Amino acid sequence: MPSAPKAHTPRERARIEFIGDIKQVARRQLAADGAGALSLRAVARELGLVSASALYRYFPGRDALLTALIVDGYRSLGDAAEAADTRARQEDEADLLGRWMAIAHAVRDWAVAHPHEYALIYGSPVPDYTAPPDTVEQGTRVPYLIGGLFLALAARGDAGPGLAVPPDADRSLRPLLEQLPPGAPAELVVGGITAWTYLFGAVSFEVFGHRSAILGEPRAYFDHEIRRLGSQLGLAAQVPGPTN
Amino acid sequence: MPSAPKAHTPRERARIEFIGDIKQVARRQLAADGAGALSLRAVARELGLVSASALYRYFPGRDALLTALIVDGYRSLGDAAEAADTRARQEDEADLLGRWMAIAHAVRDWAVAHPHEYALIYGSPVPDYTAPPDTVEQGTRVPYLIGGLFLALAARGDAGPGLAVPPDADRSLRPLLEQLPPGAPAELVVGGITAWTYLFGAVSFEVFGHRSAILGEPRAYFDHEIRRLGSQLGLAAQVPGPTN
DNA sequence: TGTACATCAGTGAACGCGCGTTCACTGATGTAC
DNA sequence: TGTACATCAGTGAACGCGCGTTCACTGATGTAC
Repeated sequence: MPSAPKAHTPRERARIEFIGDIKQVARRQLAADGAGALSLRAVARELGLVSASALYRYFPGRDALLTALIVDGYRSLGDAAEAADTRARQEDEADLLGRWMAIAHAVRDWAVAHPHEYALIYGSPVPDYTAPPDTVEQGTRVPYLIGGLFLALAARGDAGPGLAVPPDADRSLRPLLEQLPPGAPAELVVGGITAWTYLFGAVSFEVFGHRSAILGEPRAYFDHEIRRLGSQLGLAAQVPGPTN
Repeated sequence: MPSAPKAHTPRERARIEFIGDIKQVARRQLAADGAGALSLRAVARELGLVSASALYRYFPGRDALLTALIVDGYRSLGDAAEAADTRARQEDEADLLGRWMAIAHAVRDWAVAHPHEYALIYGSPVPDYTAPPDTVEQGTRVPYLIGGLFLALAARGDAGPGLAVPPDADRSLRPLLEQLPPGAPAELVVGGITAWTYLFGAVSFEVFGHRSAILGEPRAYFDHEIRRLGSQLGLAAQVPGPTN
C-alpha cells in the first residue's frame, strides 16, 4: 500500500490514540460541568496522569484542546448530515423534500445525542475565542448541503412560491452570492437561508429546553414542522416522472 | 396616596438603588468576560467595595445574582416586545402582519443592543442551574404575544394556508393546548410555534455570529425574512374593511 | 547483535492567580420613649 | 430635644479550593552505526 495515509510507528499510533482519549474525556467533562468549564487538571486526573503538565505534550494549551473539540463537533455533525443525504439520494435523487427531511433529522438526532457538543458549536460564543479556519470549513458543511437542495431546485427552473426579494434584502445577500455559482436566483437563496435558520432554531430550542413545557413528542413535532417548511419553500414540488 | 407601592425610607431607597448598581456592573462584566464568568469579587472591586463579602447584604450568593440578571433580561425583552406591539396596535389593531413585524424587530433590536444578556437567556443553558418560576413567567411574554396574533387570526375564522396537522404532531401539542383557551385550531398553534421558533433562530444566528460571513445588512435581511414568514403563516390576510 | 546516542512521555515542584463563602467585628444610621 | 438602644452596611481576616502554565528532571523507547 504505497498511498497509505502515512506509515505510523507504534509510538505515533499510541500518540494518536491518546489524543483521542484526551478529547473523549474532555467531552465527557464538558457534558458534566458545562461549556467553558473545561479544566486541563481535571482531564489529566481522569486520565490517570499524575501531573497535568503531561498534557502539554499533546496540546499547547487549554484553548487548543477546546478548539479541537469544536472542530470535531462540526466534523461529526457534518458527517452525520452528509451520510443522511447520501442515503436519501440513493433512494431518490430527485426527491428534494425527502433529502431535506433526512438532513434535518440527522442534525436533530446528532444534537439530541450530543447536547453539550451542540451547545459548544451553536450556543453562546465563548468570549475571547476566535474560530480558526478549520472550524469554518467544517461548519459550512450543513448549510452547503441545504444549499445544494435549492440549487437543484434552481436547475429545474422552479423558482419556488414566487415571492419577490426586495432590493435592500437582495443587496444584503451580496457576500453570500459572491461565494456561489453566478446566476443563483435570490429567491432560492433566501429559501436556503430560511431552511438553515429554521432548522437550527428548532433544534436549539429543543436542546436548550425552551420547548420542553410545550411539546410532548419533540421528534414527531419536529418531523411535521420541518416537512411543512420544506413544502412551503418549494422542495415538495416533484419533478414530473416516476412517482413511487 | 394610600396605594403607593410602599413608603420607602431613605435607607430603603439607597438599598434599592445599590442593588441596581450591582446588577448593572455585573451585566457589564458579563459582557466583557462572557457568560458563566460572573465573579462576585470582581463586581465588588468595580463597585469600590473593600470587601466582597459586603455583597452578601444584597444577594445570598452568586447564583442569586445570576438569577436576578436572567429574570431582568427576560423582563427587559418582554417590555420591549410588548411596547412595540402596543404601539402597532394603536396604529392598526387588525394589521396582524404589522404587529408581527413590530414584535420581531423589537426582539431583534433588543438582542443586538444587549447581546450578552441575550446569550444569557437564549444561549447554552448554564449547567446545574434550574430556572425559578419568575424566569418562566417573564420568559413566556414574547411567545404569548405571538400567540395573541394567531388567536386573533383564529377569531376571524381564518385557518391559515390550510395544511393539515397530522395526528402525532397534534398529539405532541397537548401540553401546550392544555394551557390555551379550548378550541384553538391546531393549524394556527403550529403557526405560532413556527413564528416563535424562526424569530429566535434568526436572532440567535445573527447575535452569535453565524451569519456575519454571509449577510451584509442584517437588519434589512431580517425585515424581509420575517415579513415573508409572517405572510406565509397567514398574518397578511387583511380583514376586509378600511384599507389605508 | 550490540553499543552510544537522541528522542520522547511523563513527573513533580513551583509561580502566581482568582474564586465563593463564613464569621466576628466596627461604626454609622435610624427608632422609641 | 435628648438619650438609650436596635438595626444595618461594610470591613478584614481566614478557610479551602481549583486553575493554567513553566521548568528542570528521570527513565523508557526508539535509531544509527
